[in-house]
Amino acid sequence: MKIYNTMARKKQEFVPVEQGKAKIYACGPTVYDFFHIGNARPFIIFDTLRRYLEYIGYDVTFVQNFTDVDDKMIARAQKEGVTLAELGQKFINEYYKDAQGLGVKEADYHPLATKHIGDIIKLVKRLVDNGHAYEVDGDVYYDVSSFPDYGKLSGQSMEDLKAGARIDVADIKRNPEDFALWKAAKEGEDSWDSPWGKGRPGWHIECSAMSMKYLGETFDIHGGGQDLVFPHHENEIAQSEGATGKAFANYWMHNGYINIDNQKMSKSKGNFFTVRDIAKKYDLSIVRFFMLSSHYRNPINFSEELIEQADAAMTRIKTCRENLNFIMDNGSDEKVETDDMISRLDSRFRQQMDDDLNTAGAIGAVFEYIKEVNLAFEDNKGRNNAGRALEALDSILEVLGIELKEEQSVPEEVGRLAQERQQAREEKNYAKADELRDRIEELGYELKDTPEGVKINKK
RNA sequence: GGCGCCAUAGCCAAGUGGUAAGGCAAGGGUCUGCAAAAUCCUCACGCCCCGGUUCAAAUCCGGGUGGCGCCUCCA
Repeated sequence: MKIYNTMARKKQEFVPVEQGKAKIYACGPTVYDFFHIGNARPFIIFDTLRRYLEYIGYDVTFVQNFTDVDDKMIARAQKEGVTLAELGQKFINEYYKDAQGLGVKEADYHPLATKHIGDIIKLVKRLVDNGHAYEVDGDVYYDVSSFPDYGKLSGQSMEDLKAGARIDVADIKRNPEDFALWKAAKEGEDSWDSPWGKGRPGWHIECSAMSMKYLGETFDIHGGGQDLVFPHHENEIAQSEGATGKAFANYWMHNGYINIDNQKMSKSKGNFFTVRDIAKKYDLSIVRFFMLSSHYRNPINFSEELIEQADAAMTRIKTCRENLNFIMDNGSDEKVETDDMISRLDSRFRQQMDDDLNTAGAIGAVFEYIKEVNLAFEDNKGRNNAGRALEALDSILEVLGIELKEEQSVPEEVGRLAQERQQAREEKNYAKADELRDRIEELGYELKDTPEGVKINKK
């Protein structure tokens, strides 16, 4: 498999540290609020990466953290009048609800920063001891000038960063670019004991500490949104490699943004949709399908119209499955040769996914397969082969994490009216049948007379 | 100012040297009491513009134009 490595700025063949194993760390959410669909993208992408690596035979260890202590958490907890722990627990639970809807499986580890204070302190101490960090009045800063490779991920030299001049220069740090590893406690904030007094970890250090704890000092893939390249991931590299002297992550993967009207969606801009809100109107599996419909590194514009398009596209997959299911029970015995179709699906799918997780191309391969299936099983033939064809489709959908929800049950009254209509049709009393259909539509349901029988859908 | 990304049909979107995947929409056929659904077929002589390299370019190089991002919390 080839992966676009931000560090190398090109696609590279994936060679794991340990043969047959893939160790992945993805930056997770700060649990101070419901997450928005911009946040959802990396969750879906790295979940898909994990599923695919498993599909092609890797033993995957996947870690995604929860940031449960930082300025935003503290501010929100104070505003809500709850403890930091209560706020964190609440939104961790909400994360799992939304993630489940999006088909995002639980990681092998979901470490919390506040449960790893000891590991964090140990790492900070290591950096202080070897000269990469220094303490000032209970704060500990990373001395960026001590790490010559600083800037290698984002492709910026120290001079460039200085020229940026958007950093507060007038403070106690040695270099304006130095960042906090440990922050001295302020009055009323949650804090932990440390060699530098009471305080709390900086944002970047938790990811270094927790990724290395669960995956080792050098692991395979580190992922996150493009906006984390600088400074978050740059700082993680400085911290981790500064401490260990070894390479940190071998492959850096960064997903593109979700845009609204071509503008980046973000909480600070206020132009965001939470996953929770979208779930009120659409099945979240549509959101996943929509995201996987374009390459993970490209920006996606989000709109309801595009979600509707994705929904319509999914219907095609759903119908194909329903048709195959029908044929399994009711089809004719005429044989349909499926081996070639299935192996074409698998090889096309792998070809696309092996090319830097090209899920858009992979979905194209699924639709090509569906067309072949529709033609091969024409006129409901192939009862004994439909099961295999369906199984092959489902195994690919499983790797993509696309779940096709069964139709929900309809109210009793609607079902009764539909039955009455069916009887009227059999008696060729079409006027009555149409009248009953109208009444059903007034109740918000629509009827389809398919060869497989009458289908009732919510409008 | 520094670093970087993007531009493919009405909409979405693959494709990084060999003659434009796929989906939605649209048009036509089949099926159906009708309708809807389903299904099949059709649908870019051209990939923002101008130069260049090459037997061959959407794909490589140079120059434009337009859009976006990072350099500050952010997925």
